[in-house]
Amino acid sequence: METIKVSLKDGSVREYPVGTTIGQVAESISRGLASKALVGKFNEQIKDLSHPLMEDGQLEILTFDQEEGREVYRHSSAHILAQAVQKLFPGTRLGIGPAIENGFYYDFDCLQSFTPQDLERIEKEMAAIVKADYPFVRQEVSREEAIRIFTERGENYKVELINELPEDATISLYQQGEFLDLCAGPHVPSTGKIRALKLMSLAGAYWRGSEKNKMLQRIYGTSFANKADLDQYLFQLEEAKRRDHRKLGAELGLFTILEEGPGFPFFLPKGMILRNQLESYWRELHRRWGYQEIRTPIILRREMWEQSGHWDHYKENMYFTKIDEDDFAVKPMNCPGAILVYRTQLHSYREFPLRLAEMGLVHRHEKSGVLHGLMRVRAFTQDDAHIFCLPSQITQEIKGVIDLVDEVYRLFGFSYHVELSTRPEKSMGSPEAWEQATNALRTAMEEKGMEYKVNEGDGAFYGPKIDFHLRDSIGRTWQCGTIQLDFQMPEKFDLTYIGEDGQRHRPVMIHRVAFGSIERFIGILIEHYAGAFPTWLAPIQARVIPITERHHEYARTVGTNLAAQGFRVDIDDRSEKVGYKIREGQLAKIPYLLVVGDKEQENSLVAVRDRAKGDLGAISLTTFVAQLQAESTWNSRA
RNA sequence: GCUGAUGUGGCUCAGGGGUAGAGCAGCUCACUCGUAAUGAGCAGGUCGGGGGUUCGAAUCCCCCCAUCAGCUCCA
Repeated sequence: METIKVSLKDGSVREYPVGTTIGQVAESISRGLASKALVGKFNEQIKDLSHPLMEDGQLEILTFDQEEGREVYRHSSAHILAQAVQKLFPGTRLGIGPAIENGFYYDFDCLQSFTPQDLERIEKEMAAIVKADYPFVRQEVSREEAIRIFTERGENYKVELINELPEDATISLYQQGEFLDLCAGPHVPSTGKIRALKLMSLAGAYWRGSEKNKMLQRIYGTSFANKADLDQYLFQLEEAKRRDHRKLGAELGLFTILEEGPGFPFFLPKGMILRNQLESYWRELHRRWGYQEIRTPIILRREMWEQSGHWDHYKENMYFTKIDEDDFAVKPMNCPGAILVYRTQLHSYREFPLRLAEMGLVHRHEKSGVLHGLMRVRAFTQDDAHIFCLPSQITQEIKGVIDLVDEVYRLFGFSYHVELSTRPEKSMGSPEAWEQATNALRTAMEEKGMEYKVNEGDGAFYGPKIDFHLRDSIGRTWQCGTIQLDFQMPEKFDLTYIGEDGQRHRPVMIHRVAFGSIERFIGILIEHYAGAFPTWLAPIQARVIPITERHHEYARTVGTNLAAQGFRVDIDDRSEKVGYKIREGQLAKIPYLLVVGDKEQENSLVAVRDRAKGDLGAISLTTFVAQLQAESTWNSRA
């Protein structure tokens, strides 16, 4: 009998008869592996366990522990979902049903709209399908055959997909029980492999993601290798909900968004303290990195927006107003203002790089459905800066901005990744200029040895950009910092500087933000810290809690003393029990609660309760002050 | 903007054609207390807005508005 050599992940090589399936190989390795096996990766291609091996090669058996295994597992879960839906709602047509980061979804075109109760019914039906343990059977068919099958079944979306498959594509179908789907595969061997399933939510989704197409109903679900992992995942979702900045923002009195101003947040006193602390840090940072601060108007003449190109490229996102008989626009970006500042003087190359920073309040018209707490608003403050420099200084300046942004994210303990966005369809300027600008950004990143992802066509209309996406403590990513290189605006506004040769030349302009939007950044910080801000940011740093009325005077002495040294402190002198005040202080996430009673009063002590560590016992007020002092500045990274 | 859901005191929620309810928070009083909720009393709502049906609408119908979950888009 002919044999083939299969090398396994551990480096061993085994011989098998030609035609041995991946599943049989798994079987021969170990019982345990065979039962966990979902699919195999043979010579870099992921295949069903039933796939027969016909040649020598490298094989890895994939289980739920590998990302690729998980994907297959959840993709199979999506098929089970589709089977259940078609059984309960005959005539429902299928869209697509892929695995996604934490689960899967399937899009359906169904006359009636699904309700949450339907989800429960579907879930039950899915359990029955799992119990029936239908095998996933693969078959390959010709294009004509595939079209005939799906046309017969009225699956117009599938027919559309088939028609768009490349000429040489293998068209495969997968069947489990009575359910048949167009699918490249692979799949787990049978429906019984899926151990823990849950349908999560219901949403509308356009066919193929385009607003122009029909909206289908999307059912999201997730599946795990066992019930415990599923429960753990559901717990994590609860945790994310607990950290929701909209909820915490209200509870902690940081900000509010009212019906009277959709997308226009109100900052409350405690939120303003946080915000002002961030701004102080920002000012110190920018002073240190050689920036000068400016502030430009919120409303400027229409003509200027025409000149900047915003009128042509950004009008649908802008707000307009009239002053007397003239048209004005509310700024959606700060760059034109910075340019006007630049033009108020004649500039020499000796001043370069000229770094003008601005906490600029911009307004953008966002579609109603996209608003989301502080994360997506219609008015926000960009921690903007515009750097005017010589072409020869570009790389150096961009590297400087990269370092500055890195410093900011490190302070808060964020990890991040960067993406490079290139020329969009709707853009200004010549392809050569774009090429040059894009290369400048590439060079800076490469010289810094940074890894980056490229987003073709995702740049701003005036130039390519580097985006910083930071990862918060629960794993969500947010776009915050961006660096954009711009050869267009200096051209449009005819910006010049006097060079070494005494002639006028065109400067290069770099736009950049580090926080991105202060509002969004605050939202991210709230979720990142779950509202328990480090001492330097905390709206109230310490609260004095007198035990009875006879300790009020000493409590006031302590409070006044701390306040006089610049700390944010208050006193809870209500006639409540200590336990009650402690509870409220903990819920307000105040870093330190200072309980004062007879003992403390007699010896100038405070009994410190740390937000996280609990009761630390009594220490002298001076010792406490030293500790608080150390944590009250951003340098401490507390 | 699109699809679906939701909207009842500051907050969390019950009620579902016949005089608006609870808990927490608030206020007052008593208690003066040692590390996550002391007790009693009081006050607080044109039930998101506007139309309609009805003898009567928080409740049924229509139109708006806002919020939530997605889609699309973005800092």
